[in-house]
Amino acid sequence: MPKNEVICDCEVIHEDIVEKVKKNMPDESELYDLSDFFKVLGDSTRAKILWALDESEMCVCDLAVLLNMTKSAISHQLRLLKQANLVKYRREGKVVYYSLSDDHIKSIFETGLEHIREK
Amino acid sequence: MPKNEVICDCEVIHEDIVEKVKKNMPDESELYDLSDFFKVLGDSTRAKILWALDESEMCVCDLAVLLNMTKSAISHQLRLLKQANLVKYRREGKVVYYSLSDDHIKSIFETGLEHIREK
DNA sequence: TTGACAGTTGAACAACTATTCAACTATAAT
DNA sequence: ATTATAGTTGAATAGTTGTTCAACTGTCAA
Repeated sequence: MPKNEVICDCEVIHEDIVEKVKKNMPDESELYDLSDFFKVLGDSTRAKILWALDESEMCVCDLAVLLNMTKSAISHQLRLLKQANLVKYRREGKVVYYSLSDDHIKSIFETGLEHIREK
Repeated sequence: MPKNEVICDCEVIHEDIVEKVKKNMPDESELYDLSDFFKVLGDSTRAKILWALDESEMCVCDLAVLLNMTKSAISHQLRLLKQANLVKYRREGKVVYYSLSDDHIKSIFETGLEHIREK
């Protein structure tokens, strides 16, 4: 097994620990997906939308009025939330109603709030 | 109570829902902090660092070798994690050891993984 | 005190992202 | 058909962010 080229200017200090940690780490791709998921939650507009939809199904205009933003801005963010499978929608005439498609979100929010309230 | 200037080009569709949701929403500032917290988790380098530190205390060189990145890049990310109160450190001679300062992280990661594994 | 290595820091750059704007589609009502 | 409103979309812009690079500090050993 040839050593990969190492780009860091380090002597390895604790090879045993590095090896042990490396073994127990999740797949590269899974960690990538995970951080992508948190990236979606990491914007206050999207966080507000998700919080609102957890309370009630809402249409784009409702959300725009609630957050005092344009329909366009809301719609762009809803598209990202849709891509991340966090919201679903149904059409009723001219109106499109959005709602949460996942019930993990609230519990993730709660745990997050615990953290930021702690300190 | 004068109506605030509304920047969206909407008729309100469901005023009752908007009002109800508005009442139950957390403070603007709290939601901002919350999304800032998720923003920190929303980068794969930081997610890897946190995951590694959950396994074991590690020094900067260890992390650099593990993730095949420069000490500088790691150090920059550790600074952000420090600012977010997610990691703490202790110095021992020339070596700085980092470890998790919060035990919510693992459970947030687990819940996040549930979500991305679901679909 | 000099050299070596661990780690930090600030500036710079490239890549990314949230919002705006204008133009568009879809549906309903007259 | 025409008009009006809900919503979507692509391009553009301004702001943000991750990594690199080079210079720096801190600690130890000779």
